Amino acid sequence: MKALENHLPYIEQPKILVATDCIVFGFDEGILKLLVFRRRIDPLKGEWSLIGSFVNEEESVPDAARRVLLQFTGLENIFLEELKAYSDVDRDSGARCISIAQYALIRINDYDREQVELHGAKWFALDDVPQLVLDHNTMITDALDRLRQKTTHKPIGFELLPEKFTIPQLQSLYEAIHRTKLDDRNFRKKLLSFDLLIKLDEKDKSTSKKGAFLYRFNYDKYKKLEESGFNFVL
Amino acid sequence: MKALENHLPYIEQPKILVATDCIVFGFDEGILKLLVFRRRIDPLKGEWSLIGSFVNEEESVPDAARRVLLQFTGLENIFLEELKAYSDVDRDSGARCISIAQYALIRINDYDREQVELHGAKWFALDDVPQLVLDHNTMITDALDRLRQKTTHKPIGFELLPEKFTIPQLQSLYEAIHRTKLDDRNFRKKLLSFDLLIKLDEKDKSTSKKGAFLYRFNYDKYKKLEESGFNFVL
DNA sequence: GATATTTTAGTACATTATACTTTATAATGA
DNA sequence: TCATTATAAAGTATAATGTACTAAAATATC
Repeated sequence: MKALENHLPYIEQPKILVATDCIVFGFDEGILKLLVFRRRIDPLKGEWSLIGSFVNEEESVPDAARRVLLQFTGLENIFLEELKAYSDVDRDSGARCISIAQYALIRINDYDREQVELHGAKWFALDDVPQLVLDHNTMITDALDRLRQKTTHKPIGFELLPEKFTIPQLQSLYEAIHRTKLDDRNFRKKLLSFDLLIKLDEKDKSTSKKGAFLYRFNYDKYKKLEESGFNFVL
Repeated sequence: MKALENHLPYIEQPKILVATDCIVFGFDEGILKLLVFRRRIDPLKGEWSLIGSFVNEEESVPDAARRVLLQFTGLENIFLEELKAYSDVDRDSGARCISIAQYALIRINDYDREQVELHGAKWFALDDVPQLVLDHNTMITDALDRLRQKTTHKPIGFELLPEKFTIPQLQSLYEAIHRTKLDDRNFRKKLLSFDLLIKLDEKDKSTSKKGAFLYRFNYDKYKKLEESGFNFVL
């Protein structure tokens, strides 16, 4: 650590490589999954890595992340939120480079499968994620912690499900994220008590004999409630 | 947004100025305060600004922030946590520059007053913070939101109080942060129910006739409880 | 048509939060 | 000296919420 104050003008300040890496979560058949790909540049070319990019002069960090997500999945308007900056001096053997990690939630059936394969990307179940380059496995651990924290306080889990979903589906998502078994009856009761789900007339019969009613999350109502101080806690 | 993937080697990637700005909270006489200073470099030289610095090649972002805090307050081992990155392309009129903001909590009587004045820094009550350069006022708003969120879920408020503090003091801190009036009796009851405060034999008589008992936060016990899944909620 | 499986409704009890009453302590001033 | 006053601290009663569990409804499959 330097003890002297820095009064140099902008022009004489050190410039650094800035990257962004995306921890992309998906939920498929009751399993939480992550999107990773084979790195295309040296060093560590060909190794598994989070998808990411260097940040260009003319774009913000979230813009860079959205660019990457569009490239790899063909999707726009994805839930995306900053995780944190990774800035250890020796974190990247290629050069001094900081990465501002972002996590994204996508509806796993909406993305463009061809586009994903074209870029050498692949979905891994959370438990099967291989060794990744640099500090990317740490990023995943941190992102998962954040996801757990965030899903209990904000209704963002819906971003991982289809627009129309059943209550058992939502429950299995929460169980996958938090690695717990929840009581069906209490989960349902609490969820419905918010009065934020719109019950549809359709049923989903893909997973059971009886079939479960489909619901839709009432974003408009939630926005209003949130503004007036309402707190979602699941 | 570019639609093409970027396969260029590190050496051809764009480098960017990286700064860190510190939102420094203090608590004094029942009032939440922020440390700001007169900026020393152009553009906007002489304007009020958060304390901060560019990040050097050979230091991490938190290291840069700790360097700045040491310069301005003479303090080490301060509570410091990343807020978020500010990366809008035009956020700084001087150059393309991203800032990774950090918020810090300090015990306002411990810092070196001379050092603060030497650097043209000054404490402002939250409500009296002047117009700051760039997006620094936004950073404060965001940091305050984070502080509110964080203090209800983690026992970090203590970082703003002396080692020995009274329950009414802690309450007034929470009231200042959350801008609410809390019920004395229920606040005390809930707080003590965690059994995380060590009651001392001393009393603080500076604010009342009767005098209130001093307490010390039991960090060791909290660490253990936290590891075994305990959740602090105030 | 009985059986198995899953969804859905409901209920009883324990825990926690909230609103409020009372007592304790000690400086102050008549 | 003794009531007055301000604040701290302990307690209590009720409402709200969470937790554990019983039971019924729906329907594909045997």
